Amino acid sequence: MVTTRNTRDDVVQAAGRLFAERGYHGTSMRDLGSELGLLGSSLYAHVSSKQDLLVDVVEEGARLFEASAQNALAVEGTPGDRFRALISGHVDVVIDNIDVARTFLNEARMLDHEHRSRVVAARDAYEGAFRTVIAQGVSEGYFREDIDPKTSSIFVLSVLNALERWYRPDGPLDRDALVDELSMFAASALS
Amino acid sequence: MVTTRNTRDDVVQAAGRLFAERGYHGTSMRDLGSELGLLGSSLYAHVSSKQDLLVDVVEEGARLFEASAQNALAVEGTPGDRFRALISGHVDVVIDNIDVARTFLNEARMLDHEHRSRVVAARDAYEGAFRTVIAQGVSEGYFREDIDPKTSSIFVLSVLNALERWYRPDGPLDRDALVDELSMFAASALS
DNA sequence: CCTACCGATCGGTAGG
DNA sequence: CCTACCGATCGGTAGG
Repeated sequence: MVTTRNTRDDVVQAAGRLFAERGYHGTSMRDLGSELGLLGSSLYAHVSSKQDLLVDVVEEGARLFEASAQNALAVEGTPGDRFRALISGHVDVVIDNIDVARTFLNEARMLDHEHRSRVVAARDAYEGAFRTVIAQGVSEGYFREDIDPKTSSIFVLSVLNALERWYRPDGPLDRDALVDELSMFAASALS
Repeated sequence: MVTTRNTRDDVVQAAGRLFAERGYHGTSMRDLGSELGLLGSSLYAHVSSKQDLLVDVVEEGARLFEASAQNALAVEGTPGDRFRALISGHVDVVIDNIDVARTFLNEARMLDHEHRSRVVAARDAYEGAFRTVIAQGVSEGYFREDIDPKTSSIFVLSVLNALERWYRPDGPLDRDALVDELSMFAASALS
């Protein structure tokens, strides 16, 4: 077995793992180094600061969620179809990139003001996709008339974001079952 | 205006505030001291370690949620009444003790193994109250027959726990509106 | 990626 | 609650 040199991507990925598990401030550069089999100081051959790593992980999360939303918004068919696509895409992002998703959701507030603002904007845009689809669903009669898209999008996203907290790859619900259960729950809540 | 000496409770309360805002590892004893107008080292007249403060805040959170659940379970009437009492109690705990709730929900994992186990047990018991009431609702016909109390309790708690992330005292929804919206959403999801 | 560091900050203590 | 510290650890750098 050959031990290969680490790439910048390896470092970012390991950072995501530790940031997700212990938090940004709970992870030292030495922790991260030993996770990769090297010294903390050696990491600076790949990145110029610890904050840089957080930025990289969080912005990857932002990109993944944004891509999922764009994809769902482009789905032709009923608002119900797009709503399910939003949920399905969200589940995929979380279970396929659990560390990135957890860091995005829990550690973005540790970013400096500038970067945090951009993440907040990305988050607002993502929530906007849900609001849009829910509003379409209301006006086309798929959802109840008294549904407020703004409040409802927060509630639906609450259920989806919490996945990060309890999802286990070896749990009783696989991807499809998860999407089914979540779609049923959320759609019922709005119908 | 007289400046009074701080009590242990003042220290624990300020710790909750900073732990909620910056995280446990993002808060230093010197940060906490200056929040109270004293030196970091002076805090050791009130507490014996930083971990102790986290234990105090998190266990207060556990007590508050447990008391709320006990209260809701004792409500006579329909399962729907008890379900609403669970939601109403949860909202009260969160908005009246936002820092404690946030620390309980986000920083408990920073506890040492022993204390964390106790918190996990408290959390399981709290979720159990939701499971029980939902199961009652299913068997008495208040909720759909195909509802799984285990999965549903996680979903409902996801929505409630997320309150910590977006609730603002000066937001458009006051306590009663919040309870109404959340009860409607959750009850619809299960009906 | 390592060696050999740096100044700053950390949680915490002794003694008053 | 302060003064005066302690050893450990932090993020990061220079030079190879």
